[in-house]
Amino acid sequence: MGESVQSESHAPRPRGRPRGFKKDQAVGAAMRVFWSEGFDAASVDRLCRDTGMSRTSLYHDFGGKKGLFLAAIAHYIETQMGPVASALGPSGTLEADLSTFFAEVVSLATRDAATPGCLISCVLAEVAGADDTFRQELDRRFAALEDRIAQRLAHGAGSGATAEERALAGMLAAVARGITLRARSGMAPEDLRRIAAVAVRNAVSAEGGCAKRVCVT
Amino acid sequence: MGESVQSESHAPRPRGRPRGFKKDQAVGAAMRVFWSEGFDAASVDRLCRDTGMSRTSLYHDFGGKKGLFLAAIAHYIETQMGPVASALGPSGTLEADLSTFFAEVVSLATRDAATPGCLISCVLAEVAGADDTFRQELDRRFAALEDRIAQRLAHGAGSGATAEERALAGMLAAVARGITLRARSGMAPEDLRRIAAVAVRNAVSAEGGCAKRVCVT
DNA sequence: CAATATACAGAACGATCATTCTGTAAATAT
DNA sequence: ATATTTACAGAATGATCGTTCTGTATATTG
Repeated sequence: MGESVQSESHAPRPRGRPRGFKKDQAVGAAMRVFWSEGFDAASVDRLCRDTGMSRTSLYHDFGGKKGLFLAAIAHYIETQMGPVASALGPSGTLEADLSTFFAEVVSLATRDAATPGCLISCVLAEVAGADDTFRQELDRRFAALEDRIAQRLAHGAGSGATAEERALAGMLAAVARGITLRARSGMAPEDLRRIAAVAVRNAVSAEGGCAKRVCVT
Repeated sequence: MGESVQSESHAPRPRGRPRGFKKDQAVGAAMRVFWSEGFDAASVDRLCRDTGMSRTSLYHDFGGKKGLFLAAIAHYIETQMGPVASALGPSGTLEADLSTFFAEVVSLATRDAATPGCLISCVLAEVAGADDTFRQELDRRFAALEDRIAQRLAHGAGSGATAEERALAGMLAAVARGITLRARSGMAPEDLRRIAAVAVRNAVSAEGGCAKRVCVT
C-alpha cells in the first residue's frame, strides 16, 4: 500500500522501463474528467487519453475505473478541499474565518467552467445511490467536513464540540453543499456569495448567544 | 403537446390497440429507477421492465431515454415536491411553516431506502455537468424553489420579495439541498431534522429583526 | 553481453448500451 | 368482413463499454 516516498534525495531508479506519466498529474487529470462528466459518462478511453496512461498502467496501478475514481476523490480532498478546510483556521474572528471558508467554497465550485460544482456533492453523491462502497465513501467525506467545522466552532478544541455546535456545523456544511449544487446549475459567484453571507451572519449571531431567542418574541 | 385530459366521463376509446400500461404509473416507475441508479446507470432494458412499456412505446411516447428522464423529473416535481412546496403555506407562523417545510424535505429524502436523497439535487445535478440541456433544467428547478420560499418570506406577496428576503430564501434552499445530499449518504432522519432545526431557528431570528447584529458585539 | 523487470501501444474480448426494425396482436371504423 | 390504426414482443444493429491479452520498447542488474 505505502507509496515509496522519495525521502532520499537521489532515489534509485526502479528496475524496469520508467513511467511515461507522473502519477499525481495523471490522477489530477482523472479528477477533472470525473468532475466534469460524472462517473459513468467518463469512459476509460477518455481517461487514458487525458491522463496519458496506458490501459495496462491504469489497471495495474489503480485496479480499474472504480479504483481510479477513488484515487481521484482522495486527490480532490487533498488538493481542492485543503484550502477550504484550512480557511477555517482558527485564524481570526468566527465571522472572518467563516467568510473566507465560504469564499473558498464558492471559488472552488466556480473557478473552472468545465468543472462546475463539487466532485463529492455532485458526482460521488449520484453513484452513492446504488453502490454501497460509494455511499460509505460519501458518508465519510461529508462527516469529515462537518467535524472540521465543529472543531472551528469549538474554537480549536477537536472533539470538545457541544451538541449545539455540532448541529450548527451540520447546518453550515449543508449550506456549503447547497452552494456547490447551485454552482453546478450555473449560478454566478456573486449570487453564491450572497447566499454564503446570509449563512455567516446567521451563524455568528447564533454563536454570539443573541439568537437564543431572548430578544425575539 | 396538450394531453387529452379525460374531462368528459366517457372519453371515447382511441383508435388502435389500447396501451398495456398507464402513462402516469410508467413515468412514476421510471422516476424511481433514475432516482435510485442515476441517469447513465439506468438502462433502457431496466426502464422497460420496471415501467411495463415496450421499447417501441418508450421511443414513440417519450422520444428516448433523455425524454423519459425529463418526464420523470416533471413527475417528480408534481408528485414529490408538491407537498414540500405547499408546506410553505403561508398557513401559520414563519417558524411553523418552515418547520413543516423541512420536515417534508427530510421525509422525501429518507422515506424510501431505495431512493435516498433528491432526484434533482443528486441525479440531475451530476449530468448537468456536461449536458447543457440538463444544466438549464437544473437551473430552472432550483430557481423555482427559491422563488417559492421567497414568496413565503414576503408573506404571500409573489414578486414583492425584497433582496434580503430573496437572499435568505437562497440560503434556506441551499440548506434543503444540503440535507438531501446528506440523506443520500445515509444520515438518519433525526440527525437531518437537527440540521433543519438550526436553519429554521436562525432564519426566523433573522426575519424577526433581532439578528441585525444589534445585540451582538 | 544476456537476463530480468516494468511500461508501452494497440488488438481482442464479451458484454451491454441506446436505438431501430419486423412481424403480429388487438382495438375501432366503414 | 375488411381496412385502418395503434401497441406489442423481440430480433437486429452498430457503437461503445470495461477489461484482458499480446507483442514490443526501454530501463536496470549481473
